[in-house]
Amino acid sequence: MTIDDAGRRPGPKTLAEIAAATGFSRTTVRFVVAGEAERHRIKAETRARIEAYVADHGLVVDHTARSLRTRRSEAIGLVVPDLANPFFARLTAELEERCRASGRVLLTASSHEDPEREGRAVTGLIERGVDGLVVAPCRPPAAFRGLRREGRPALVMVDRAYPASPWPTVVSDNEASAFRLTRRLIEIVRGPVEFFCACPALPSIAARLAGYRAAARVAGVAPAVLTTDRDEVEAGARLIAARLATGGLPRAVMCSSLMMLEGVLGEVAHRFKRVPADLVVGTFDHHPLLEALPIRILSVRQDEAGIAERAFACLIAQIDGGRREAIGHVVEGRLVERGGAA
Amino acid sequence: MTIDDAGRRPGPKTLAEIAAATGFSRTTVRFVVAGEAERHRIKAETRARIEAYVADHGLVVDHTARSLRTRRSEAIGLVVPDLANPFFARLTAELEERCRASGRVLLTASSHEDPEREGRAVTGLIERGVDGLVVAPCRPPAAFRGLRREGRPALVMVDRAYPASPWPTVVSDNEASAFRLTRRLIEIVRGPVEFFCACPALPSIAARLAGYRAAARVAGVAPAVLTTDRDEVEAGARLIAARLATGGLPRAVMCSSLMMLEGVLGEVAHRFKRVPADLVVGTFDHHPLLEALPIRILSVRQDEAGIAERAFACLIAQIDGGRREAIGHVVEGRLVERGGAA
DNA sequence: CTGTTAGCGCTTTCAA
DNA sequence: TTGAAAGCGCTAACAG
Repeated sequence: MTIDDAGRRPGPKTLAEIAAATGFSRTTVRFVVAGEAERHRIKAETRARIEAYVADHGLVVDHTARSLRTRRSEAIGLVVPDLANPFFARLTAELEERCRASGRVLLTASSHEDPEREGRAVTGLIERGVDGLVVAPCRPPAAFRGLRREGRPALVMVDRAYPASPWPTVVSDNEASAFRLTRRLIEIVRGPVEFFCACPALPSIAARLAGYRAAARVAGVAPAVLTTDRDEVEAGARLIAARLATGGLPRAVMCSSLMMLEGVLGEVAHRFKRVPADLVVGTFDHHPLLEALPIRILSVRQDEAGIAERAFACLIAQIDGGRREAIGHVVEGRLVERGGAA
Repeated sequence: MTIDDAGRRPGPKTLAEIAAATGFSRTTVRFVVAGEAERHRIKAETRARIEAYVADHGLVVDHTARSLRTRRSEAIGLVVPDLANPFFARLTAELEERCRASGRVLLTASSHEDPEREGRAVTGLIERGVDGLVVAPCRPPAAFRGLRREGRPALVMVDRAYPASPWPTVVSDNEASAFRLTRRLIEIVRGPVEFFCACPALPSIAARLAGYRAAARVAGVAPAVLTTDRDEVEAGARLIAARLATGGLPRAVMCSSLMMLEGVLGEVAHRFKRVPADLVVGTFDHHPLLEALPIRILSVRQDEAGIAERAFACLIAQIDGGRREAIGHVVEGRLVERGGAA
């Protein structure tokens, strides 16, 4: 990049500017910069002159104009409840990676579990012309009907499988892994496990709840479920505080999310000065700090990369192939067991 | 939204389609849907007819076409090292929130600390016509020269203040808060503090290092710095493992990031079966799980919302006002002290 | 009060 | 092997 005589840095050029500067037509320039010089048998010297100019001045193709013409934006939209939530942050990062690798960009938006905001986010992204949309929906599938024009953009749901959803949906094996987790916890403490559960109305959580109940039934122990509407650290703290008011510390607790777990453990540590070493906890999602805790921890680690991979594949299949992939996709979580001087 | 006789759902309409269907011109329709009916004194009946049609069929304005014409995209780009890193995830969420509130969308990209990828991310976003760009750069400011055309897009740096950067830069008060953190740690253990430091070449980390050294000097204790090139959990684990090979556990450790801390604590817990209760640790950034640990923890909590707010304000000032704000912006971190049966 | 027109920068088709 | 022209859906300026 050179600096012109006036000392100004002209900045990258548009196709038209390059055409004007080099004296060739826009078409010729475009063939060269699009790497189609061979195919159109552009004269070597012409090509060299154009390439030299581009190398010198830079080039920025206006994707906005291109999109308008081609009806393709090479952009994918993502709507999640909260970008700062570690699970969704990982999912976002994994999706962004796949977008980048395929020359696309990712547009992100948070719904904060608010149906209205989710709706506005979705329309906003559609207005921006995204080719595909990945949503972790807080509304049932019906809300997404009639939003699209002629099947565009492609639509894939993640994390939450509403019953009878017409859209391809990629989720973790919530019920099965909750079952495994609960069974193992019961096995360890040889007794009941209390489930601290946020947002039981969400499909993913409902599945975990079902897995928990099934495992309790199979093991012949009584289920004990404490629920709250907000998946927040403070809600978890309030839940265990209320529980402690009615009796001693449970032997084993299971949490529907890391958020819950943080609230529960924080409150317990606060009450008892430290987390009792014989407490056994189970949770969904993992965090490295869990391994520094002096207690036995089992966690179901969701496969964010796997979910992103599948969701992205579904999206591309719809976009490129026009075909709608299978509706249900389940990505397995992994149960990891750590610690426990037990 | 009605469903037509054929049972097809027609989907939202463009301005032209609405104009054709209602028999008015595009301009008239646009005035109505843009809420400028009053201003242009559109006849009440005309307005009612158009609004009824829109209510019935839906409307989606093509932002792509609008952008091409107005040379404004109402989009902001964000480039960070890693979207999954909790600090950047929070920053992203906070920025997205401000974008949404002002009718903009956020485009995200990760650089993975790779200069080349950062470059491609930035050009990619510029090609998409973003009005503004927020970057947590892994390259010195010179790399960003000559990328823009006529001062667009607006550019703001966050998290990393390279010396003599010509761009507005918003960072935490790394040096000052590292100084306070170190001083307090020394005060508690009445002795030296060992600093486990990742990526000392980054400006933000260099500042923390400087604050640490200054506090050690003032207190008259010897600084002890262990560095690594990657800010990863595993790197922290390796660092403390190497350190433990040469002697006993330090009385106080300080970490340049949560990632380092997780590695250090994980390894210590692994070695000693549990984290010794008399270990005192200091770190940057906070996590709720820290409060469940049986040790004394001091952490400098960065103000992601504050950083996002300042960065966004700088951006808007450049975009709307054309004026370049002041270059240096420092957002204060808060030192929080927790636990410590000590 | 409403309509017409001329582009934004690109891709696409056709022509030379 | 290169060029010219049309048009994507919108906005903005002007004309009635």
